[in-house]
Amino acid sequence: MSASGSAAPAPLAVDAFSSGCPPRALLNTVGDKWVILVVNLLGDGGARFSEIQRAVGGVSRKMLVQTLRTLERDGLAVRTVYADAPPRVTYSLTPLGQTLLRPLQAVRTWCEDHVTEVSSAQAVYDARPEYTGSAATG
Amino acid sequence: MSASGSAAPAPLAVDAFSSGCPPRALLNTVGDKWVILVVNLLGDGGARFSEIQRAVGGVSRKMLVQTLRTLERDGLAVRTVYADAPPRVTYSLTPLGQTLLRPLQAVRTWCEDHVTEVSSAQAVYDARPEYTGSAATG
DNA sequence: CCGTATCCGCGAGGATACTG
DNA sequence: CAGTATCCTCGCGGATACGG
Repeated sequence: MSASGSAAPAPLAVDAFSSGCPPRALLNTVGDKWVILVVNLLGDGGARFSEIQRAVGGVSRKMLVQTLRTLERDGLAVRTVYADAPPRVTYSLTPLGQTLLRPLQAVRTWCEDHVTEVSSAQAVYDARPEYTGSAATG
Repeated sequence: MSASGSAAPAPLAVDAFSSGCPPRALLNTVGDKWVILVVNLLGDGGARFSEIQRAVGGVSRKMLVQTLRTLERDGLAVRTVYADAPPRVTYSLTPLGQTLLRPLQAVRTWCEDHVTEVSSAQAVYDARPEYTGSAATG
């Protein structure tokens, strides 16, 4: 409730998140796991909600709705509702969303292309002795 | 776990391209907000821990350590410790990390390039009436 | 200066039930 | 089929203190 008047020190939360040049919020949205997958999927053309859910696999309805809402709100995807029974809703990329498709495809491709190398590196790292006995000379 | 061929029910492994094929964990790592920022930063050359922390801005020591550990473990960055006082540690991209630089730069560039359009779209969406009164006549 | 360990709040996100 | 609302858990991530 409104504890008015108390000299709450207001711990100077000076919006430290926007300190850097690049848009953090957008970066966070664009880098989101489901966003990358869904945008890549929609790159092949429009798809129904259930189709997307099935294609992505492992995504809950809640998360998919949230992801698609974000994409729609950001002007990256359009939502089309058909007044038909049973209800049919399709999603597709906007021109703006298609400009994002290329970068995200590159990221997805990189992951598929280098997952083996990364796994190997992880195995090597995991096999390391945990005692920090080696210091770089020099 | 190597029960091959057994009549395990295995409710049809969702054959979609996203469920099992693409590396979700790697996608999640690569898409991480701090990872994108740090990799982009290291693309300009090696940097000290404190330099990275200052350059990124708003990242806690804990998160930065965690991010750099992940990059090191995945073979994307190398950590160099100088046995000097005061301690000096530098991080730089590996050749593998440099191959990731291009895609992540593209993502970062896209964000900077389209943040205005996205903000506009958000404003438009935010101004919408919340009652869904428009159904597509399809 | 670099890194670890501990505590803890908060919100992401799954499961479920219900509406249109 | 598509979407919402509710509950509840779990771990992300900040704050702090300490070690090397």
